[in-house]
Amino acid sequence: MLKENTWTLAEEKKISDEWHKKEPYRLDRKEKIYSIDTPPPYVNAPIHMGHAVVYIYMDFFARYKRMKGFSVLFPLGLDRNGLPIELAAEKKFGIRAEQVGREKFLEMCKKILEEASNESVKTFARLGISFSSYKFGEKIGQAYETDSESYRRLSQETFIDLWEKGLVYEASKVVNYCPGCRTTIADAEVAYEERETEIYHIKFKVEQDKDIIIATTRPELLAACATILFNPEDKRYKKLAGKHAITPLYEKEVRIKAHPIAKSDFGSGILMMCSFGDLTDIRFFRDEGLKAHILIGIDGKMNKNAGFLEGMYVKQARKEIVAKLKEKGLLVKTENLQQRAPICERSKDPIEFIALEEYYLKQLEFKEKMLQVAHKIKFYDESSRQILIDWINGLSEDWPLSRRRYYATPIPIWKCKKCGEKIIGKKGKYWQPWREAPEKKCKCGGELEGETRVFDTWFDSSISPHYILGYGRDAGFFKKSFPCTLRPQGKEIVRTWLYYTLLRIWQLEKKSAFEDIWIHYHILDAQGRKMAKSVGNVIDPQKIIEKFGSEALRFWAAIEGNIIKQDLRCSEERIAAESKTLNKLWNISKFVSSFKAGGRAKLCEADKLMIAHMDSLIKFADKEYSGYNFFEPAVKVRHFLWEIFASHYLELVKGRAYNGEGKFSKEEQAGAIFTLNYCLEKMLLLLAPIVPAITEKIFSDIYDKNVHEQEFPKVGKSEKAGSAGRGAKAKIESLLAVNSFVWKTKREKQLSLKAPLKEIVLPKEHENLHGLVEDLKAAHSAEKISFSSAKEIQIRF
RNA sequence: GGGCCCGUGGUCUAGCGGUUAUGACGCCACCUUCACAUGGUGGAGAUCAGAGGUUCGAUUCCUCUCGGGCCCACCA
Repeated sequence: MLKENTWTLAEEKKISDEWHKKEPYRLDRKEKIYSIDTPPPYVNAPIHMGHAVVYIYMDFFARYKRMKGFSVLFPLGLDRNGLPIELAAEKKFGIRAEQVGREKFLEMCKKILEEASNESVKTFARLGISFSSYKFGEKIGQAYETDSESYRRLSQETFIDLWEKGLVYEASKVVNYCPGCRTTIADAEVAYEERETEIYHIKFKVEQDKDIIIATTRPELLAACATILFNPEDKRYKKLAGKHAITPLYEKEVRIKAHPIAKSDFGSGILMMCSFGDLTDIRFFRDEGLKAHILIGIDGKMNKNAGFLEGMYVKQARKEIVAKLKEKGLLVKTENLQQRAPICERSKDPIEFIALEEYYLKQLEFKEKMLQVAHKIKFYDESSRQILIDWINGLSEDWPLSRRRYYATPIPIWKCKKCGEKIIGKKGKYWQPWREAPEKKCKCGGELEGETRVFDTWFDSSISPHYILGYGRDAGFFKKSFPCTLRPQGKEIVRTWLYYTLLRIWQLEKKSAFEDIWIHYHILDAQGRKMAKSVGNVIDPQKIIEKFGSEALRFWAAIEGNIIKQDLRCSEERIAAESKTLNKLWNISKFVSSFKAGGRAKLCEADKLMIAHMDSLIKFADKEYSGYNFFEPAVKVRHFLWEIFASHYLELVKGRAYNGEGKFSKEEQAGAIFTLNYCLEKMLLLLAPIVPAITEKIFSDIYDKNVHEQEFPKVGKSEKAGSAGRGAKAKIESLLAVNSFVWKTKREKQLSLKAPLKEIVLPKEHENLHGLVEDLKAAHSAEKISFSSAKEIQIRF
C-alpha cells in the first residue's frame, strides 16, 4: 500500500543517494558477463545534456541485462589525459610548457586536475546511473581515471606487446604538424574548415616560350616547387609538355608535365607542385617518387631552404614573398578564394606538413582484416557500419603514435647514444624514460637516453576494453569476459575511438574487441542547434534535474525519439510532461494497492483480455530491449499506462473491484484485483530500467521486493489469457470505442458519467464484447446490454 | 566530387504497399466523475517536401529535383 500522496523529487534524490553510497550494482562475477566499454567523459568541464542522455541509455541497457540474469560490468571512467589539460595549465599559469621544464609543468597539470570538480560524477549519481561502483580503484568494476598509473601502465604494456610483434617502427616522414600543439597529429585528428584565402597568380618563365601564369595559395612554398602540372586534356598547355619552367625569385628549373590531378577550370589551369601545401601534395610526391624540399621547421618557421624567407613564420613569409613578387612585376593578380583548409581538431590551428621522425603503428597492412571485423560486428543502427568502412578504406598512412607533449603516457623506450640500439621497458611497471633508467643496459655499454615523447591519447583510449576487463591485472576475469560485449559511442568518433580500438585489440588478440556497437546521434537545443559554449545554449542536466527530476528526464530520453537514427531536440516542455506520467504511475499504483489481494480468483473476460495484452507488451519489450531499442517499447508502455489501463480497464473493473453492492461474486472481485496487480507489477518491471527510482519505491512498498533484483518478466502462461488472446487487439479497440461513445453521449445530454442507463445496444462490430457485458454494465451504470444488427451504438435512458 | 542519413498537423514524432495517417507537446470548449485538476471528456489542426515512374492501389518501393544534417575525398 502506498502511503504518500505523490511522488516527490526528495524521494527520488533519497533513492539515488542510496545507490551512490551503497554500491548495490557491484559486479557480482557470475557466469554470464555483460560488459559495457563506457566512454570516459573529459573532466575539465561538467557533463552536458548529451552525456547525460547517453549515459541514461547505457543505464537502460545495464539494468535490463541485470534483469536478464547477467553480471553487468558497467564502469565509470574519467578521461584526464592530454592536451586540454595542458592548455588549461598554460593558460592558468601564463606559461608555455617548454619554458618551465617537464617536471614542473606536470605538477601544474596535476594542480589543474585537482581543481577539476567532480560535478560530473555527482550528476551521474543523481541521474541514477547504476555504475558497478562509484569508488575509484584498480579493481574490476571500480571507477577509473585514464591518467592513473595502472591505466598508463597498461597502455605501455600493450605497446611493448605490439613492439615485440614488430608492429611499431620509427621513421621520418612528412607528418601533419600542428603548430599550436607543437606536435605531430594523426590523420584522424585532422578536421577541415571553410576559410577565405587569397590565391596569387604568378608569372613563370618557360624555356624558349612565352611566360605561363600559375595560381597558388601558398606562394611562400615557391622554393619547394618540384614540378609544374597541367591536365593532359588541356590544349592550352599541351605544347609545354617536357619543357622546363624557371621559378621566379629562386630561378630554379622545373619540369612541366601533364597530369590528371590538374583541373583545367581551376585557377589558371596549370599548377605548381610544392612540398608540401596539403595532403594531396604529400601523396603526389610519394606516388611520383619526387624528392621533397622541406621549407618549414618544427618551430613553425621557414628554414634555410626558403632562402630569404628564413626565420619567418609562415604568415609573415607569405606577406614578404608576395611583396617581393609584386615589386618585380611577377604578381599578375590576387583573388579571394573559399578554401577547405585542414586544421587541428583540438586546437583549430591550420596544419603544416613537415618532415619529422616519429613512431608509427602499422595499420595499412591490417586494412583487409579491419574490414572483415567491420562487417562482422553487430551495429546498432546498421547504417553506422558504413562510417567505419569508409574510414578504413580511406587510410593511406600508418598511425603516427608519438607526440611531442607532456601530460600523457610516456613512450617506454631508451636509445643508446653510442650504437643507436633501442631498449624497450619491461612489462609490469609504469615507465617514465625521461627521468629514469631502464632495467637493462645496452649491449655495447653505451649511455642510454630516455625517450621524451608521449603517446597519442587515442593510443591510451583505444585500450579501454582491455583495461575494464582487467587485462594484465586479473587474467581469470579477462579470459572469461573477453571480448567486451558493448561499445556505446557517438558517431563522430568512429574513425578514432572505435577504429583504433578495433585495430589494437585485433593486433593483440586476433579477435574483434566487441560483440555489439551502439552508435548514437546527439542532443540538440530546443531550436535544433548543436549545443556549444560559444553559442551559450548548453543545457546543464543538473538544472533539468532540479526542476523536473532525473526520472522525468530519463523517461523523456526514452520516448523523445530514436537516438541511434537521429538527433534529439531537448525540450523542457516535453520533459515536464513526463513528470506527469510519473504522477500517473504513482496514482495508479496507489489505487491498485488500495485493494486487498488474495482469495480464489475467477478471471472474467476483461481480465483475460488485459493479461493477454500485457503479455504481448512484455514480449515486444523483451525483444526490443535486447536490441538496444528502448524507444518503441517505452512509447507503447506509456500508451498502455495512460490509455488502455488507466482510462479504460480501470474504469471498467472499478465496480467489480470495489464490489460495494455485491453484484459480483467474491471470486470475480478477486479476479479484477489479481489482474490489476498483474498489469501493475509487469508494468513496473518493464519500466524499471527506464525509471528505476520510482519503480523501486512503488515495487517495494506494494510487493515488498526490490524491483531491480527481479527477473525480467516472462510471458504469462497462456491459459490465463485463454481465448481472450485471440482477437484481443480488436476487443480492446471495441472496448475503447464503446466507452468513448457512452461517455460522449452522456456528456452531450449533460448527464453525469454515473447517470443510470436503461440499455446499451451494441452493433455487430462490437459483438466481440460479449464476455465483458457485466463489467460494462457496472462501468456505465446500465441495466442491460444487448446486441443487434444495427450499425450504430444505441443508448436508452 | 563521392557516400550516408533525414524532410509526415504550429512543434516533435509513429507508420515503411491497401489505415477514417499514430501518439505527444501546444491550442480551443466543457467537466471538483469517490487513484490522479501533474486529472477527465470532446474538438480544431496534415494536399504525408516537389515531380515523375512501378503497381489494381504508394506516406510506404524506384528515379530525379529542392531543402536540412553528417562524413569522406587530390581543387593548386
